[in-house]
Parts: sequence; C-alpha cells; structure tokens
Amino acid sequence: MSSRYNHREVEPKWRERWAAAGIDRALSPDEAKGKKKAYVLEMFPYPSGRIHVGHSRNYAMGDVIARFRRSNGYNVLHPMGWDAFGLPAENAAMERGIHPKGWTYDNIAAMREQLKLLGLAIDWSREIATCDPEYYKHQQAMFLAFWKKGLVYRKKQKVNWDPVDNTVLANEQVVDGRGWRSGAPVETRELEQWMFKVTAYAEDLLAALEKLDKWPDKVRLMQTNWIGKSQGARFRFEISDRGPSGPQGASEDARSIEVFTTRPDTLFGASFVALAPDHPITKRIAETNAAVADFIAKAGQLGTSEADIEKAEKFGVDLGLRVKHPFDESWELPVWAANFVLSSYGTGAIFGSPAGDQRDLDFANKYKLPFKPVVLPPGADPATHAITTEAYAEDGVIYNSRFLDGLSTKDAIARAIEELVKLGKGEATTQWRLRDWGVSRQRYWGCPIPAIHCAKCGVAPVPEKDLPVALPNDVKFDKPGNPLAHHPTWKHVDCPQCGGKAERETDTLDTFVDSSWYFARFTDPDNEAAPFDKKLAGYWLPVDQYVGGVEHAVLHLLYARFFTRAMRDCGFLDGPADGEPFRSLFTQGMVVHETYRRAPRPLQADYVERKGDRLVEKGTGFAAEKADGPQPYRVSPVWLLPEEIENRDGTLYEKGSLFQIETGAVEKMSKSKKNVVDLDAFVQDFGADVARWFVLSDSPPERDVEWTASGVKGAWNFVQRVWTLVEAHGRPAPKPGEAAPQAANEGEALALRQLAHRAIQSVTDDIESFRFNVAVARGYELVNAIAKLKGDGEGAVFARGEALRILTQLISPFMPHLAEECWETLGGEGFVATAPWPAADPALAARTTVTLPIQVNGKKRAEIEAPKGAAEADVRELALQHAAVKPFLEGVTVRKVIVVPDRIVNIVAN
RNA sequence: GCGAGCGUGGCGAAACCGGUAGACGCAGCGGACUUAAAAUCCGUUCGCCGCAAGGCGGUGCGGGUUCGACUCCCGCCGCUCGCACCA
Repeated sequence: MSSRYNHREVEPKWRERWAAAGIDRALSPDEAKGKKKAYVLEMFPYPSGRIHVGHSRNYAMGDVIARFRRSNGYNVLHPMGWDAFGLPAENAAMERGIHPKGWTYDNIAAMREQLKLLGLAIDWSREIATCDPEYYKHQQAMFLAFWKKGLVYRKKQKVNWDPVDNTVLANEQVVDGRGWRSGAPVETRELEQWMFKVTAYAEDLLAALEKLDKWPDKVRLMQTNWIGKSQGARFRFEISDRGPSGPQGASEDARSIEVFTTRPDTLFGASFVALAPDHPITKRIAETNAAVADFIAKAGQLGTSEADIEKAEKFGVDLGLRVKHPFDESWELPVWAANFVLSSYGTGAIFGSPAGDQRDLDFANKYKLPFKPVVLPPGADPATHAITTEAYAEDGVIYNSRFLDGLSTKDAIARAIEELVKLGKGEATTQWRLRDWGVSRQRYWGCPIPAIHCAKCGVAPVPEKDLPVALPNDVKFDKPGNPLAHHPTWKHVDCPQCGGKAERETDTLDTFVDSSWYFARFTDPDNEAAPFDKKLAGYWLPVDQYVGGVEHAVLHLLYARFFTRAMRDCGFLDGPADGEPFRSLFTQGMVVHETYRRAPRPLQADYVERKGDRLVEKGTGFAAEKADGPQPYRVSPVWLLPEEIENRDGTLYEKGSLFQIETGAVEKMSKSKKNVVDLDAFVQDFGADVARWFVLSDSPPERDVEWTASGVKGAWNFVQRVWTLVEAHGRPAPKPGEAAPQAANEGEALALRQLAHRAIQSVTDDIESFRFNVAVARGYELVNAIAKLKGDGEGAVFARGEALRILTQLISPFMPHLAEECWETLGGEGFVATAPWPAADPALAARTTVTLPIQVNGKKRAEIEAPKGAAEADVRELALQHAAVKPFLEGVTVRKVIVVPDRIVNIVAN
C-alpha cells in the first residue's frame, strides 16, 4: 500500500532529530582533530520583517555546500546572524511609532523561526545580531584601535540636506533632486565626518585581487575599476588674471590652480580649465559673485551621488579668472566652474581638451569655447580630420602640438610630463579613484561612535573601560533629525581628559561597518573580552565559501577586505596572512516574480465615499483617488499579492471579484511590489524541500530564477516520485561497497548501475562547481532510469536498491528532509546528513565506447560507435568508409581528415 | 553618464577546454488505464520542405577568425546590477 509523502509530518520530525543530535554544531579545533575545516557563509540578512521564498535561494545554496562538505568529512562552520542596524527600523519608528529596537528584535524572532523551517544545517548556537551591545562593544573597541593606528580621521564631507525636514538624506532618499518626504529640493551641505583610511591599503587591495582566483572575474574587475589606479600628471596653471576686481577673484595665496590628468599629451588641445562647484577658489569667488553663488546652489541640487551628477546636464559658469598655459606663457585659458568636475577625485580641477573627451566637448560646444583636435586617429588625414560633436578619446598620433607633434599617445604623455617637470610645474603621479570611507551617519539606529568632544581638549576617544557606549532606549522620533542629538541627557558627559563638561559624538557608524567583520565574530561569538579569540579566528578564517548577491560586488566586499587588513594590523587577527576574508566567492542571482496590479478604472463622483482619511470605491472598498480624465475619480492602481489573484480561464482576476488584473514586469521579489510568496504558507502547502529544490533547479545559480507555479509543480512531482519509488522498493538497500550478484552486472540492471555511478561523479562535480541546476537534472535522469527498470529478479532488486540509495544521498544536500525519510526506509544507518558521501565505482562509471559524429565540411553526416581511445587511423578509415558519408565525398577531393580522439571526425573536401 | 554582466525552442534551460545545439524540467499534442476527473504510465514536440529516406535553416542583430563558433574577436540592439548615506 503506498501512501503519499506527508511533508507536514516528515519535515518537522527530522528537524527535531537533527537538533537533538546536535549535528549542525561546528566542532572546536580540538574536537575536530584530523578533520579539515570548511567555513561556509551566506551574506547575513537585514531583518526586514518576513522571509519570502526569494530569500531562501541564497541560504539553500550555502546549505548545499555546507552539507556536501560535511558529508565529505569536513568540520563545517555554517552560522547565521542579523545585519540589524539600518534605516528601515527608523522609518518604521517614524511611520508607525514603533521603537526601532522592538521592531528589529520582533523581526529577528519571526525570521529566525521562518529560516528554521527551511531545514538549513546552521549552527544556531552562534547566532549574532549587530545591534546587540555585546556585538557593537567590540566594534567600538576596534574603532578606537584603528584611530590610534591612524586609520581613522575627521574631514568635511558633502551630504544631502533636506532644508524642510532639517535632516541628512541618504542617496536613496533623494528622488529627482528632492527629499522623499518633504519634496523640497535638496541642498548640499558640508559636515565634519569620521573617515576610515581605506586608501592606506589601496595598493594591496588592488594587487591582492589577482590572487583571489576563486572569485568571479567580473567582481574582481569591478573592484579593480572601483579602486581605479591611474597614472598621469599633476601640474599647475599659473593664474595670470585674478578677475575683474581684485578681492572678488582668487585669494592672494592662490597663485595657481593644480589639475590632474591622465592625458597630458592633449595639453595643446586645452581650451579651458574647470573647477568643481565646491573647489576652494569657486567658493571664494561665490562670496562676492552672485552668478557663481547661483551656480553652486544649482549644482548642489543634483544631490551628491555620482550617478545623478553624471546624468545631469552639464553646465558651468565663467569664473572670470585667466590662467597661463604651462607650455606657453602668452597663451591664456579661461577658468570655469563646472558641475561635472568632482571635488573628490584628483585635485577637483581639470583642463578641458574637448577634441579628446566627450564631456569637455559637450561643455565647449555649449559655451562656444574654441578648440582644436590634437590626436590624429590611425589612418586619418590631418588636413581634413575634424571634431564637431563626437570626441576622439583613443590613441593616435599627436599633431597641432608643437614639440609633441608626431609622437604616439604613449610617448607624448611621457614627453609632456618630462617637460612639466623641467619647467617645475608638475610631476607624474599615481591617482586613485578609491576614496576614504566616510562612516558617519546622523542617525539613531546604528553603532555609536565612541568619541567625546570637549571645548578645551578637542576630540577624545571614549576610554576603553567605558565601552560600550550604548544607545539610549528612551528616544523620540517626533522631530526630524538625529534623536541622539535631541536626547536631553545622553550626550552630556565629562571630558575623559580634563574632567570638564563635554559632549558625546552623536553620529553613528555606517552599517557597512557592522558587516565588515561579522564573519570573524562567528568564529567566537560569545567572547566578552575581545571581538574574537585570535586562535579561533585563525583556525576558521578565511571563509572558504561566501555566497551572496552581486549587488555587493564592490562596497561590502571591499570594506570587508579593508577591515580584515586593519584588524590584522591592529593586532586583533593573526590570520589570514594576506588579509583576505573570503577565499571563494559566489554571487547568486535573484528570485524574480510577476507583479500584479489592480487596474485603474474611472469612477463617477457618486461611486466614491470617504472612509477616515481615505477615498474608497463604494461597494468594493478599493482605494480611490482624484483623476484627471473625464471622470473625477479613479480606482488607485495598487500592487497585489500573488495570493490575492485568481486565474479564471487564462485571465487573471482579483480574487472573488470581476475586476481584471494588470500583469506587470517580472521583478525581484520585494515588499514594495508585493510580488512575494511568503515562506510559511509555502512550506505548509508544499514543504521546505520543494522550495529548496525549485530555487536551485530552474536556472543556473548565478542567474535570476523566476518563481512560477509550473516550476513548483515540477519540484513537487519529483518529491512524490522519489518517495513512491523508495516505498515501492520496500526493502533495505545494499550497503556501499556490498558485492553485487552476477545478475546485477548484466543487461538493464548493469545499465542502471552504470548510470547511478556516473550520476555520483557528475553531481559531485556539479556541486563542487556550483552547477546546482545541472545536479538537479542528473537527479531527474536517475529517477527516470530507476522507474524504467522493471522486475523483481535478484539483479534488478540489487541495482534498484543501490540506485535508490545513491539517489537519496545525492539529493540529500538539496532536500534533506525527504532524503532522511528515504534513508531510514532503505535501512540506512544514522542520518543520511552525516553519512559519508558516496563514491563512484570507477569500473561502473567508466565508458568503454564513445559515439563519434562524422562531419563533412563541418556538417554532421553520420555517427559511429567506437571503442574509447580508438586509434586515429582506425577511426579515420571507419569514417571515410561510412555509407552515409560516401555520397558526400563523390566528385570531390578529400583535403584533410581531422580526428579529435573520442570527440569528432571532420572530413574537409572540395 | 561611467563601470560590469547577461541574451539559446512556447517557457526555465544544457552543451565544463572551439568539436553531435536543445540533456533535464514545465507546458503542449497523441495514446493507455479510469464511469469520470485527478494521479500515474507510454509516445511525441526547434522551424521549414518531404509519404519517407533525407535535406535546408537555426543560439539577440551585422561582420570576422577557424577544418569546425552558443563558445573567440570587432561593431550594434535589448535587459540587469553597481556608482561611495539602501542593505
């Protein structure tokens, strides 16, 4: 009698047994004895509320690796924690009056229970949350150590300022140059900010990328570009004319303007010098020049993000200054301020050489600044080559450039620098795009920066004995700005140096700081005296396999690499010696889903009623709003959850209504678009194994996977099919290595055994190289083959039992609950989760013959079976004599026969 | 705008080092079982021509390298991610 597989009973049962046996606990170095260690880590989540199936993919991938390593005899560390500080908690506080702490810990509790439903092999005894004072206490201690080491300093930095809310805005809070809540145009302000000196490690962060050979090339390339080492020249333009009236121009000390360029070879094509809006000279001129002040204000409204600045229309203002060309005292250039010059890169000043740079060209054309081309593209005629709206930024031969004429770009760069040095006006330099890391945030829900400001003594570190500087709980979010700064008592302290009245720093740390060392804390999560024990961190680090989204390719990963080096150099960490926290990195794709929207529909005024402060449609209660069309109102277009939709005859309707649904784009699962499938409900309906199998099955792991009902069905069918086969077999499976009866090594039984042993090889390989979707396909193939082998003879029973046992083991990292139930039914000992990974019998897995396609002029004409490793000459003869090939060789001459052993034969004839 | 990646049947995809394009899953079609449905099982499914054998075309588009290109190179088009205060 076969029974359906009941995941609702089976899954919790095994989770309880695993927990009781403590199989997921990482062993201490002493306990582990001879075992090799494997530290498997997924990027820890922000506790945003509830987990949807989209989150599960990341953890499922890490879990497959963790379980696979354990089966292969490793001592595995697979922990979980919470990136618990951040803006959404404060937004919840402002919108709904909930305290960030309560909101965060409630979310953590809910999400922990949800995550546990997935049956992940996680050592929950090591759970951490970055908002725990026990965690951030150590972060503050490290901050102080970095400070002492010279890796922390203070500097003025630009921020987005909302003039209505009187608050600093994050870039994501600036929408089209306006504050997201107030709608007011943002301004740029400068604040004194805490900085981490990432640039101290620029050279090493760049060079070490080469050794990270288990990182995706694209991530290494992105980091390389981000660090942006470039060779060029820094040199000075002397100011010849200080502007229309003396005091209005540059100050007395500013006698020259320093610029950076990677293309000194185009210096004879210079048509202007441009300064950043916040360059000291620009600012000084603005004090007395209204047009320049206007320009600065306008440029400030673009926000501080590089993308916004770059996308904005280029504009500038003539500052009225004139400078001398460094190679010709009599050649004067105008000085402008321009919004596309970044003060944070180089010297905050450039020279514009329009023919060779698109931005410079657009700018010159806009303001009618004259220019000429100086780089001749290969093959172009100097007499006719002209630049109008398309700049030529590539290499070429220099012309129109006096002593540089005729030189290649490369030689001209060297020659120009040589001349600048000779004139004492500049020198060759290395320039980095990488900037130091501004870590100050004017927010409550973050790690307090342990510093004290004293009017007399300046800025002093909080004495280590006074750590942690804990966040006060009694804060109000009733007015904009940082609640820490508004708190009546919290910031008032005595100066640790003079004992006088002083104030605490009210800025908190960027949450990227929290996530820059959590992987090290996991190695020793309960340590009170130190962030972690050096020996334990030395044993576990680096993380052997890190899994996370590619959206973290630059910032998080770069900051963690910096932090690991800084921790090492401040004596917190002995290893890894090269300062690299993550040996192997995998960036996984997202889970995407269709979006559903209630279609907007015009409404007459008498169909609308008021409910509280909302407008709704009479009868349906749907939200309504004022409209511009012929009708005064309309039903608001709102996003709907997948479970609020029903499919009737291929058309989507809102459940229980007559109203059709608009299907929107397939997008990343997100709360805002409501295209989420909640994990609890799904696990209840289909089980965790179905979710895990599905998110790993349909797409290659690095690519996005679309969550679809049909994909779920495939996974569900597979679970049922595996269970049906195991139950129908109804007897213990042969143990690994058990001798097979003769009948199992013949005919169909042998074929199944060969397939099963080949599956071991393939799946092992596929997991090792993150081809989970291919491993899944092998699972389907094996199941299909098992189902095909009929009969109750000795051979069939052995082969089927063996294949089922192998199948159970191969799917166990993916579907641990089902595998455990099958293992028990097949008479396996202990847990399949801790059983050794199966080994393929080489004799069974090996192939003795191969199918070779035969091509004539690259087109396939026939196939032959040949023994593996057959001699080239034999294969060549077989191919030439093949009946299906001969007709194609008639009337032509065979020029060449290419035989690639065991792969292909190609006959070239004409 | 700058940087990076991706693009293969009706759909998700496979093809690992340049060597049979479409494994495997979904959906579809035909059939078996069934009073019926579900479930299950068998067969079939890139397009075009052909009764068939077979032929021709085909991996976003246009070129190139090669005996041979989904794979390498050049140029386009489309989508996705990052751009330093979202995490």
